[in-house]
Amino acid sequence: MFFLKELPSQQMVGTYAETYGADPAHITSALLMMRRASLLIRRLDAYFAAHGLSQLRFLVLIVIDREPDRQSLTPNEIASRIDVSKPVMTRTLQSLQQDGLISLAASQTDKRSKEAALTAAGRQQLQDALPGYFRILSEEMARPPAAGD
Amino acid sequence: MFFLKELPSQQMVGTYAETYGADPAHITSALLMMRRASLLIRRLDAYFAAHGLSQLRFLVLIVIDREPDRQSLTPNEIASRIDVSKPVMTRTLQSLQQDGLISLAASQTDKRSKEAALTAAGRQQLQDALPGYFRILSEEMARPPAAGD
DNA sequence: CCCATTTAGTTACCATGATAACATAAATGG
DNA sequence: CCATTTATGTTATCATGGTAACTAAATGGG
Repeated sequence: MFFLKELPSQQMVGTYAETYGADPAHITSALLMMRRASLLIRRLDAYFAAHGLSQLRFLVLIVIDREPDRQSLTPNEIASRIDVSKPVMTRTLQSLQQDGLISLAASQTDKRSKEAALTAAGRQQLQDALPGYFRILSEEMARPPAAGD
Repeated sequence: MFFLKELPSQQMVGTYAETYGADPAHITSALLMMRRASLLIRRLDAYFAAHGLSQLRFLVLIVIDREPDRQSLTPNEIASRIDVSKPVMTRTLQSLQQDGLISLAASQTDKRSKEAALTAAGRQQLQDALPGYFRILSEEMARPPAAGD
């Protein structure tokens, strides 16, 4: 997350950039992008929390759901589609299972592995969360690049 | 942070968006922005870690340093310039003090409050970190919007 | 002036990201 | 074919974000 409420002034960026041979316009747009993305992610986090989810829990559900021709994925396959560490994936899948949103079954073919599938409740939760998710993304990008907020 | 390695296909976004009455172009650009910002923030975090800092520790140093006409700020003033909760500010200032990058003195005028000022080491650390910080921002924005990376 | 409210900072606890080190199973190759 | 290497998932621990509830000091209306 990027937190600075007021971005450095053009003047300050210009001074620094000149000193260090960087492009002030690039720096300003990078800072703007980070601030805008941070605010959007924060808004999404609040939205997901209100739905008993989180960014990562939501993405796990999506990734299982959108897999063509298969009803389940292994933790490793899910982790390879989402850029997250293995222990975080373990923990997240366990919590999704506890909440009844996915099932975790031992793999038939590889005794080390598991198969994660959406439950009816998980599929429902995903359907419930999707409209608001897309609405928030769409709304945020429709707004002007944002000054102070 | 936003983690999906492969963004939803244009087709999938289009289907969802149509269903929910959102603008597919906005959704795609929001997802791209979040992914790009997340990668940039991750790169910055690694850079700061290598300098014994973090995003937040760095921002605290900057905010104190760039304050005109004053050598110190109260924790509350710093928190008001950086969008972070009070307990996190408390913890961060204590760790910066332990590492000798700032000094924390009791306020003369308000016995509840403190005054945080940069030490020579803190000012030096900031100067050391700034060039690479601006270089990373500049480089990242010079690259094309990124496909898979 | 004094009690109620507000404000500053802290403590305790939780959420969610990371790495390192491990057990177990699968794969490989001499 | 068995020994070594590789792969999967887990545990333990840390980092760094949050909220709720607390203490102590400042403020302010009756």
